[in-house]
Amino acid sequence: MNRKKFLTTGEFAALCKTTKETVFHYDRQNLLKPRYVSENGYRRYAADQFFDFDLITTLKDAGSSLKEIKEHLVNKDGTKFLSLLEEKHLVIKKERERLAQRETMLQNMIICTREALDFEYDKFMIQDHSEEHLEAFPMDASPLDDKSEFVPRFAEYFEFYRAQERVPLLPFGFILGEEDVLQEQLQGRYFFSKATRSTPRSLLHLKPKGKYAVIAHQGTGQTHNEVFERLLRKAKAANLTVAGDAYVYDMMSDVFHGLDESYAAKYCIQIK
Amino acid sequence: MNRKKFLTTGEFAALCKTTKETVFHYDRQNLLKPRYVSENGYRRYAADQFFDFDLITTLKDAGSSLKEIKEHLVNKDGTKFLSLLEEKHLVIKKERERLAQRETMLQNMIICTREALDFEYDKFMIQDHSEEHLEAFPMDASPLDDKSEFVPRFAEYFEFYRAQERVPLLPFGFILGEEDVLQEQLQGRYFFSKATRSTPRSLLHLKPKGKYAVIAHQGTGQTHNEVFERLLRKAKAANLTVAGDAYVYDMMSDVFHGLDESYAAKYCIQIK
DNA sequence: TAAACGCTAACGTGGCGTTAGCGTCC
DNA sequence: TGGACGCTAACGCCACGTTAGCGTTT
Repeated sequence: MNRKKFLTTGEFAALCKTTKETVFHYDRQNLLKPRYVSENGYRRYAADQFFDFDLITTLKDAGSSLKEIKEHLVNKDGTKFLSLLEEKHLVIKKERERLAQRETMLQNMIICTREALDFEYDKFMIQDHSEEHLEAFPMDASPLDDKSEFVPRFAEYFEFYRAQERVPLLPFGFILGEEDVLQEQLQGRYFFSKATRSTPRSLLHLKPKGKYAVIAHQGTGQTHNEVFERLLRKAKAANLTVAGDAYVYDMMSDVFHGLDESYAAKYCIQIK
Repeated sequence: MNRKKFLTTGEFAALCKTTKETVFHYDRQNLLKPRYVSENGYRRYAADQFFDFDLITTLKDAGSSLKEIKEHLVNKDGTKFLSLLEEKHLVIKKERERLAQRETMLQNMIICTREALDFEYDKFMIQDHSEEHLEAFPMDASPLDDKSEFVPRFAEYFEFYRAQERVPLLPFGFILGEEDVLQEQLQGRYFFSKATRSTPRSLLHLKPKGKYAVIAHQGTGQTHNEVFERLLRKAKAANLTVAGDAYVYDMMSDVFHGLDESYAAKYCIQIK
């Protein structure tokens, strides 16, 4: 004799695994009215209204607003419903793709942050680097420490990515031309970021496998210049000659630099 | 002579590809203050504040609240930043998985809605069905037209899925036992939904390939009973005998049934 | 009688968007 | 001088959550 034909607000909310307040809200918005209201003002829901609630939940999950849902509930039109579904399906697909991008981005940020945290700064090193696939975006040669020159170029670079609904992946930095390095010019030729499967051929740049003179530093434009020169002197002193481009990796400067103009970077010069 | 050292609010917003209001908002919330404020009250942003804005955007994209971001900006702690990233990475991963589920769900809903819209109702048919992988959840035998009995069972079924952070995929319906069908009992033995790769063996049910007597109907519990009996009579009249279970497919009843108690279903009885 | 439940009204949340009304710059 | 831009203050949006204060049921 399970003759509990009608449910109170609390019971109905429990059945629908939601809160009373949500049920109230849907009532106030005329989305889902109780079947009856008793004399004392108590709402009386029928068990089968569970299906209505479930439909609302499904559409809400699909990204519909309550207003949109209400419009559907008023004139239940199968064809309109179908196009609503198709629309939401597209939206969700795009959103999922965006999330996948962000997931990759965060993963790379985590790796780079770990490196930036653990790195031994201001220490001259010779390292063997393996080949690295980079996406290189040409910049008009401009000194890296003049921010008023540099920022607009950077924004342009960013815009290039945003226009394609992409984001530069870490690691990120600059490529210096061999000639500039030989003249001790700390001037960027290219922005670089990590290459992906969808990197166009024209932007693909292979950082060659081989020996690199390496130093990382955290400081102002001034001290960075000094460190770069020190790196060149040290290499020369060790009888090593510049044998290719140089790669300046950003070491999560945004994260670490404070109110001063300090930032962090790693300098890698190809040598032999 | 590109000596535009400082930007107005509008210029800075344009640089950051956002709106002035957002820039104002961040100022009010003490997230990102202009470097200077002129005597006339105009905000003056420096170009390099673009990087601060970008960091805010990145963290916001990762799912941080402005409050959380502010806390980071105040005491720039690399280690805390790293754990923030790791936390957000997990959140995004889960969210993406949820979205992937919803995408599949919507896809199936679209297919089923199309079928429900196009189907020729109340027409007796013999069809060849191919094998179908279903996920079958046992229900205590209960007549499909008694809603006060049926809804709690249905809620329990739903709960089973929710507990695993899953959702039954369409098509959805009921399986009737062969014995019940022979006695013209319209009683469910199992809920079924589309099986997936993660369906546990114990729930997997293979709907056999073969001939089925089929009819679809939209109406009340009363007319559904009549249609089911008609289907059996028609089959008998055509010298066909029941040769297995019957499958009752829900035809997007939630979408189409109005204020009356009408719903839609397709009946498929295995025959030879 | 007390605890558990029901009701309403009103305000809070977050991340801005919008409007109104004013002053400022080119 | 006009129009584009700057500023502030206040309210709107959405999907509820929260709090307060009261009545009802068990």
